[in-house]
Amino acid sequence: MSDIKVQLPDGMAVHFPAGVTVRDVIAAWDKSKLKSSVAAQVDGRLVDLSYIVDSDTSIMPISLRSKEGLGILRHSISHVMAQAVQDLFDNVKVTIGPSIEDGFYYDFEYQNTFTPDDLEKIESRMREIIAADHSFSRSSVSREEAVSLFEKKGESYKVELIRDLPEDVEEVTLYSQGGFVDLCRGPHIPSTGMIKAFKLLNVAGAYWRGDEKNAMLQRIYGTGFASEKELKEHMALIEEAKKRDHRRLGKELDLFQINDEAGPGLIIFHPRGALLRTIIEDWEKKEHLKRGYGIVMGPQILKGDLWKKSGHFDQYRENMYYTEVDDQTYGIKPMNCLSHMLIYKSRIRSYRDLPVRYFELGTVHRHEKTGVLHGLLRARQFTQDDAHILCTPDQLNDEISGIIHFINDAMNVFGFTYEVELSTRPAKSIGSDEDWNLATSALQKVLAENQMQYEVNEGDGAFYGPKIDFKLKDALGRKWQCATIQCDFTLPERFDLSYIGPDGEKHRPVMLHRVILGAIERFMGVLIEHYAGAFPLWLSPLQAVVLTVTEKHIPYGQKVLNDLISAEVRAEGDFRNEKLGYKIREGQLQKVPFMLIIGDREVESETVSIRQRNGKKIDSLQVKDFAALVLQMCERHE
RNA sequence: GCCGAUGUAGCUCAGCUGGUAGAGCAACUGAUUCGUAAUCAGUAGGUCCGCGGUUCGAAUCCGCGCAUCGGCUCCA
Repeated sequence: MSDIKVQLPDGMAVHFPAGVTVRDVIAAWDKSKLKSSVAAQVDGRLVDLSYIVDSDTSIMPISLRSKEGLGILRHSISHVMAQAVQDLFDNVKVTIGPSIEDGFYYDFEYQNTFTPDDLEKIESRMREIIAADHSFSRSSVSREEAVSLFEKKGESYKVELIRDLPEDVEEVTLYSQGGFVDLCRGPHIPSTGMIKAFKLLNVAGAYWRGDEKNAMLQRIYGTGFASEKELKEHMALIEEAKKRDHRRLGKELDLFQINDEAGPGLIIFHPRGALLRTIIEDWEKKEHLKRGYGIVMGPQILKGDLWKKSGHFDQYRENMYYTEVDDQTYGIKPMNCLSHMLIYKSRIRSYRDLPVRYFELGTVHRHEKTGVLHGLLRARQFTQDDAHILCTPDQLNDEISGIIHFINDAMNVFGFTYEVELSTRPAKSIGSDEDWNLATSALQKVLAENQMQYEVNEGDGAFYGPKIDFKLKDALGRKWQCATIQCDFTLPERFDLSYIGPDGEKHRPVMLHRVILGAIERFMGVLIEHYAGAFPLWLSPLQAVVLTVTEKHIPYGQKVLNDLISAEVRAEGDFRNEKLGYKIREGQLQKVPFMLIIGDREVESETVSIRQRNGKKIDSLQVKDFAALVLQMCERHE
């Protein structure tokens, strides 16, 4: 038998007889690695440990704790779950069961519904399968064989999957464990016994192949980890996320309500929530003015014909609200661009005038489907920090670059990191291929120039142009879409926008739509969850609360409060007849940055004793010094 | 919009197979005058999401609707 040369991760090249398994190679290299390996990368391709190597190659073991390894583990758990489900229930058809970011799911077709009780039963059956330590074995069969196998089993979804494979695919791979066979590319962990920690989480509906025209399947979500400890940590994270839920904190901190009597998806801001919003909006206005934007304001309703002209009527009709005024149909704006177009058109523009940047805190209404509404994160009325930039094609790069820097600055100020995605032309869209290509490459070019890492989402653009999306990451690592930059070559054309070039001729400007925070409501929701309601001082709608020790300190407390308020510190007083500890507890639960305690000592020395939200004490200060400190910290966005 | 679950006091929740509603916290009143995360006592508070139906009798069973939650699809 001939020898082959295997390149190992540490740079060593070792000879093995051809036909050796990946497992044997890893074992020979480092026994301890084998225990923690779920699969391996052979020439850059993920394969099982049982994979047979018969020519020169490089092998890298995939650890259970790596991202890929965890994905393979979870995918294998989903197979075990599918087996358990089929063992326990009749007339269940399997479909697909991939690993996802935090776990895995498997979609089933099943007449009845899975209950929480069922999940427990499935879990215990899974534990039996794991205890039996069945090995995952891979086999390769022809398409026809696979089709007839799954037809015999009545697994029509699997048959459909195989039939839809590209024509040149002649063989498919199957994985089986303990008598359960699934169509699967693999790889998988060596055997079910390797599963040490998993949990089924919930049941949800999901369309077959993600298309709402298809059958509704039942999806069971679960998660799995290398150890119980990591699973517990993950469950604790889920608990923490629940505590931070902005809907819950919104109520607890008295920020806003969403009321059935008013209507779903409509947010009613209470004084503290409205104050938080005002702080954000004031910051926005200042920042935009600093960057050469003009603040504009458009009407809430515009005539139907204008929405036809813009293309919204064709593309966005089912998301819009309408109203009748003097026998004319008006559209309630779902976007802010129309007025901005009219502002541009209000006079002749020279190339010397460009770029123009119109900024509007534009309140829009969109008829979102009932099932998608979600607190502040998905509402039917929301306010965008929206801007439209009209410029010459030459200026496009600089403008996009400027926006990227703006977004970066904003994310820093609010304490977020972010990821970038580029979305290309969707199926339902307007405009010529040429324009789309031009716009898409412009976005790509600027991203490259700014050395930004990004992912591409094919077909995920807006109907009028490609876009760059910024997904910000909160304290729990969850991602939220907020900022977006969208190219639009269409609207300038539909509105016949022009500018006079150096040549004295009319030219068409190009347009950028962009938002920085996105929707203020959504951004607030993300902020609330990110900070768990404990906003940094500069954002906190309530910065200080004055607490009196006893009744006799109220007059001085009142004076302190008045002084703070006139010094523009956002303060309230708690002069109730309660013990100090009780008031402090409440201030703490309300996450107020500073508590100012007023007792005999403070009245005597004309100071306030300061308790910080983080429990640390700082020295007593005179009111004016405390106020100066607060204003200083706000200035620095602390 | 689709699948599933849920809807009881301001909030969090209990209420077994149908017999007419309860706790803790909050609120209010009184007492207490207190120094860095909960003082004590008392009082009040409910179209049991809405509308129909079954029943001698419905928070409980059935139907329809509304809303919320978890997802899917869609999206800032």
